[in-house]
Order: sequence, then C-alpha cells, then structure tokens
Amino acid sequence: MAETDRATRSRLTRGGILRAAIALADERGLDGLTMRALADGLGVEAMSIYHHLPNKDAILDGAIEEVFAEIAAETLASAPAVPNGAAVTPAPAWDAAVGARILAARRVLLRHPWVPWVLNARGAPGPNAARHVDGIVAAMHDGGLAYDLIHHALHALGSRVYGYVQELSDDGGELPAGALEQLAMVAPNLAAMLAEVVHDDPDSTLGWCDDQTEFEFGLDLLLDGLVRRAADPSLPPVE
Amino acid sequence: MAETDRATRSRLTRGGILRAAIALADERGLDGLTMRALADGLGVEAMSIYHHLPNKDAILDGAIEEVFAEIAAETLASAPAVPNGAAVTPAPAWDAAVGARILAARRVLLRHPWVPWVLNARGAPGPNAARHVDGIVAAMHDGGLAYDLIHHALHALGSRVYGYVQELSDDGGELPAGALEQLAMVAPNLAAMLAEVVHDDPDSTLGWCDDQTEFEFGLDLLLDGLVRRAADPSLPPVE
DNA sequence: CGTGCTTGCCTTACGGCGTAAGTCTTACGT
DNA sequence: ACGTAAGACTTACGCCGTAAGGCAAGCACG
Repeated sequence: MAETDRATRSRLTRGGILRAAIALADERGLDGLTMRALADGLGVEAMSIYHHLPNKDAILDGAIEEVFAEIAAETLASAPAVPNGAAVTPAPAWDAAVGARILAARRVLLRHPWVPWVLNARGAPGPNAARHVDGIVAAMHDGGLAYDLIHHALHALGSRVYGYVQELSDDGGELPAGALEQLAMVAPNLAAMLAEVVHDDPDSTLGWCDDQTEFEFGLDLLLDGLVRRAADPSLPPVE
Repeated sequence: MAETDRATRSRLTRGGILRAAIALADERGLDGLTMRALADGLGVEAMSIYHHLPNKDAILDGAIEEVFAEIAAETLASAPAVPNGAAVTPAPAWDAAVGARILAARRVLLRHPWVPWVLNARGAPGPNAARHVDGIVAAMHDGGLAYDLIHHALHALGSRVYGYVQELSDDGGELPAGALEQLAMVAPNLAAMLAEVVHDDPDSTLGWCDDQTEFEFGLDLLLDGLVRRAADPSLPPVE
C-alpha cells in the first residue's frame, strides 16, 4: 500500500534503481554504469538517486544481492523438484548436487559478466550471497564431508566460479564480534562451518584462513586430477 | 652509451617509468596509480610521461611485462639448477615441475597484488607472459600430455593462478592472421599447442575455445579431487 | 482552511581522473 | 654561433563520484 501511495509522486524506487543498474551494466559494461547514465535511463537527474541509496558502492552491493536472488531462482528451477515434503529422497551424490548449484550460478553470471569484478572488488557478501554459499555447504555436509574439507573446497571453487581473483590479500578476515550469530540466522550451515574452522585454529581469532595453504590445496586438486586424466584418457570429462 | 648520454638531459626513461609505476601500484594499489601521482614520484609533470609511453594502458601493459620478467627470474632461481648442459637429467614429474613454476609465479604476484586485475581487464599478453605460459606447456608436453589436455589444463590453472575472472566472455578469440607465426618465435610450445588445438576443431578458426566445456572440465577436476579426498582423508594435501 | 514540515527531485559546484593541444627550454649537430 | 628538434611544461576539456543547498508537492495538524 505504501508502495502504491509513493508511486504517485515518486517514480524512483530502490528496487527500480537496482534493476536499472543491472540492466545498464549488462548492456554497457561496468564502465558504462555511471551515476549520470543510470539517472538518465531512469529519466531523472544523477543526484536524485542519492535519496534512495547512499552512494555508488551501495548500488553495486544491492545489484549483487539482486543477482544472487536470480541465482537462487535458477538453482531452484534446475533442482530435481521434490514436490511433497518427503523425508528420505533418493539423495543424489553430493558432488552432483554441488555441481548443479555451481552451474546454475554460472548460467546467471553469464548474463551479468560484470558481477565477478564487483565481487572481487568489494568485501562482505550480503544475505542472498550467504544463502547461496550456505546451500553449497549444506549439500557437502549432507554428503558427509567434514567442515574442514568443505572450507578448503569453498576456497578452491570460489576462485573458479565467482572469479575470486585469488586470496592475494594476506588479511585473513577476523570476522567482527556479533557477525557469526547474525550469519547463523540466514546461513546456518555456513556459520557452523566457520565456527568449527575458526575454533580448530590454534591461533584462533586472527588469520584463520591461510591463503598459501588454500592456494596449494586447490593447485594440488587440479594437478592431481590432470595426472589421473593423463594416465587414463578414458576418464569422464576430457570430451 | 645512448642510455648515459640521454640521462644527462632526460631523467625520464620508459623503463624508469614502468618501474616507478610498479612501485606505486604496489604501495598504493591500482587506484593510487594515476598519471599525476606517477609523474609526481618521478619529479615531473603528468603530461611528460606521454613522450615515452602513448597512454596509461601502455603503462599497465609494460608493467605487466616487467612483472613477468620478475616471474621468469623467480622461476629460474627456484629451479633445481642444471649446471652443465646435460642430456638426460633425472626428469622430475611434470606435475611437480608445473607446480613449481606456478608457485614461483604466485610468490611474485604476492608482491604485486594488482597484477591479476590488470591481467583480467586487458587482452593480449606480451612476450614475457607468453614465455611463462610456454614454459608450463613445455613441462606438460615433456611429461607426455597431449596438447588437447594441456589446453584444458591451462584454462583450469589460469583462473586459479592469475585470477582469470573466468572465461565469461563467449568471444573465443579468433587469433589474427600472422599471430601464430610471431608467437612461435617466442613461445614455440604454446604456438604448437594452439596450432593443433585450433586445427582439431571442426569449426576451425572461430570459437576454438568452448568456455562452457572449459568451465565444466575445471569444475569436474575440482569435484573429483574433493570426492577422492573425502573418501580417503589420508590423501596428501588436506594438511 | 491555512500553515508548516517532510519528502523527493533538481541545480550548482568541487576536486580528481585521462589526455588533446600548444608552448617554452635546452642541448646537440653543423 | 645558431637552427632545430626532443623533452618537459601549461592549459584546458569532458568525464567521474558526490557535497551542499534550493524548491515544489503532499501530508499532519491547528
């Protein structure tokens, strides 16, 4: 109701701005997404946008969240569909389940090629992004993987799917105080994994992600796989 | 001699500018690398730089090439050192050799975290970059891998090491006419691989890199490796 | 029925970016 | 000694994100 009320006098909405921003970036690339061009497309002056979003970074963050909503829809659409709330389903292999989720994400990202750039440039992901990762963590956990291995897996897969430019950062994170509790609301599996991984680290609290270790883990994964495929060319996906 | 001659009247050199640009980007990040700041550090006005390099992209390209020279030095330094031009050396496993090259590259990139961004944003690599890849191709080829598999491997490793934001591009390349001959001069193994891979493609000339195929190949590599490590936790690198 | 406040958009302006165009200075070759 | 050209400087343009404030429309309230 408030929505319709406002619509009579304000044609600008947070959601509308974000949708326009996504369309603009899709069409003209990230460089083409400027405040002035965005406002132009909305039939408005640039500064008017600032009454709905505080700055350009907020637009980028919001657009990313919108895209993760799209990924969630795509993931759901490509799921095998369990109509009733059945108890024990056939349970596909965890790797197939994870692969399906990642391929769904990729299908969406192909429509928004600028997303990995923004993802790389900016820090904390929003709730939709957390939910997406949470689904992957859940699928792996259901498959019996230990949180420790899941953690490594996320690093290895992250750089491939979302284009994480690699963890060339050293920082490690040191997530703020109440963050874990808040994360648990929206992404319980991810939060559980983080809690365990952080706890296991003897140095605790700081530097809980050793970038070098993660890098070498992913590298070994790839090299091992290549060795096996070189030894036995009949292995699945050498096409 | 010309170098010293010029030095008396021109303190600015192409090489000096590139080195200053690298230092500035290392110190203040890619955003801190502006023409004005760069000129300032060189004790000069911004526009003076344009007498030695045509534009900022040329500076970035040149800096990247300089970094790949650094990678070459690091790779050489970390090599097991074959003093005399011996014929048949013990020949380490190809995956160890490739791993060593990639880790050497990473060591250098950690000193220049902005490099993957530039690498992602810009197109054709220079000769030093080509030589680096050529070394990896050579190591794999010596290990008996088929060019086809090597090609897939490069895609899979590229996104991890150099942060290729993934091949979210669709374009495929269609390398220009004389490019292959020119590439053969500096990177014969890479050129040989390209020649064969391009030739094998029934559609030839255009779209010789199927991004979806490459993506799924790399994804399967990772998932397979994770499955194996989940099944047998004693496998090497789960730390 | 005013009247004043809030909301939403617009106008203007600032500092910083890459760089096009033109000017001055300097040191060399003759 | 002097013309010349290379190399640095000056100025200026059109972009960018956004700070500061103006102005009109609709609502709450006397």
